[in-house]
Amino acid sequence: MNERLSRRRLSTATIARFHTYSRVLERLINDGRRTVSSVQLGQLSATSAALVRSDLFTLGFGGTRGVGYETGKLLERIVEVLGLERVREVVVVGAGRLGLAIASYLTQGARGLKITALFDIDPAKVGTEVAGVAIRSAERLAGEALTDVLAVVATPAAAAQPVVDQLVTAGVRSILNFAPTGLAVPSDVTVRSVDLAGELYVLSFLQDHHDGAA
Amino acid sequence: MNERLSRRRLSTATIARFHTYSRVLERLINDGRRTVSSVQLGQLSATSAALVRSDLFTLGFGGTRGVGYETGKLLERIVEVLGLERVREVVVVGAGRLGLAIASYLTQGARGLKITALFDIDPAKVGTEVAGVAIRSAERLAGEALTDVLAVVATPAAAAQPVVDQLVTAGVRSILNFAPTGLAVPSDVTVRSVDLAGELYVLSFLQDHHDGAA
DNA sequence: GTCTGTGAAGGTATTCACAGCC
DNA sequence: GGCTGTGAATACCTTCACAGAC
Repeated sequence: MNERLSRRRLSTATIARFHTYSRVLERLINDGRRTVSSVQLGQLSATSAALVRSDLFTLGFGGTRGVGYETGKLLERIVEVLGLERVREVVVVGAGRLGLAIASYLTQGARGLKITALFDIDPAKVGTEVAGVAIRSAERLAGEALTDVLAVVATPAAAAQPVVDQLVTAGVRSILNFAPTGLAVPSDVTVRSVDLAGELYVLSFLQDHHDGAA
Repeated sequence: MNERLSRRRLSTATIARFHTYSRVLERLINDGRRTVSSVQLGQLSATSAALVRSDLFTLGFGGTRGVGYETGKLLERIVEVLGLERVREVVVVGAGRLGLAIASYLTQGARGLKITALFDIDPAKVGTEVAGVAIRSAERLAGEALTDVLAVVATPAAAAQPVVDQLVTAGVRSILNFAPTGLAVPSDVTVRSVDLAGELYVLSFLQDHHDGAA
């Protein structure tokens, strides 16, 4: 049915955009909107209309010329393709400020993502509970059975690599890293890194060189 | 002197990498390393050796064949090009968990970035102080003089656009957005968005389709 | 006239490959 | 032998442009 999709693997950039579209669509549907044009969807998603059309085309989802795309059907399709209906377990390593913020952020806002464990090495924290999630000792991390979960690493840079090694041993295949350091992992493990300070340095540089771009 | 650099504008991806290199180099220098090869620097920075060479080539910084790059000199050059020696003021809007986490994260770890203000609409929070930074009311945001500062938006999605409008009025040119929503800004304002949940959804998708890549 | 469908084109980032130097 | 220097090649992502449908 969706040959185009199966033939071509979705790029991470595309996946991220689909997710954005899904949120925009939810809002539109809430507002009672039944259709949306590529121009509108582009504006609300901070991308271009051409890219929206191209994305939906890749998805194999057709709109109606002169009208636009059906919001309800489109959302359904995106949810199906991204697997957003399924609940995914997430563990967070590092119960410092950042780790806790991420954990609470995810427990409230993110449908389909469920924090099931928090790990920390600080004995003072282990055993306490945050937002209904117990903090466990990071000592025995490698011994946990963490297949099929997503792991968030929010430790200091120096601790990140050992933690990641243990996570991999425990069966983790997907890691979101907030520690400002490169991580070595086997080729079947995916790491995405978010560098908070780095983002600001980029902005800082662009501002200095004020980048006349558009 | 550095014709190559001035001729070609650095892309944001390159800037981010340079920043990563700088951190890696600091660590290496601390460890007493005087030279580093592109292969090593690539591993420590989670990129490829070819890309490291290409980056440093773009920078106009030469190494020694058979030996590598001089860590000290290279760091100096990167710091100079990125302007890392200068202190940049940062304001954070939204003193919820995420905003506070970011603020504290930046006050401790990030050299050259200085949080000068926190804003929130919650009257209960306004007036209190966090890590030496007073929380101010977000009501009068548009009236502040925020030229030349970087702004971090860590509000709920619904509040983000109004906040951004006010920041722009206040003179902000560079915004790091954590609210999961697209933002409309004048073309001379730069917005970079970090979507925490979005990153996890991407990982989730990749894991499901376990992406045989590499 | 509005808006999608879709291939072609453009631009950019990254990798290859290998010559040249230490 | 190890490693950089560097253009060529590749892959990827995004935009253009315009024909076709409502």
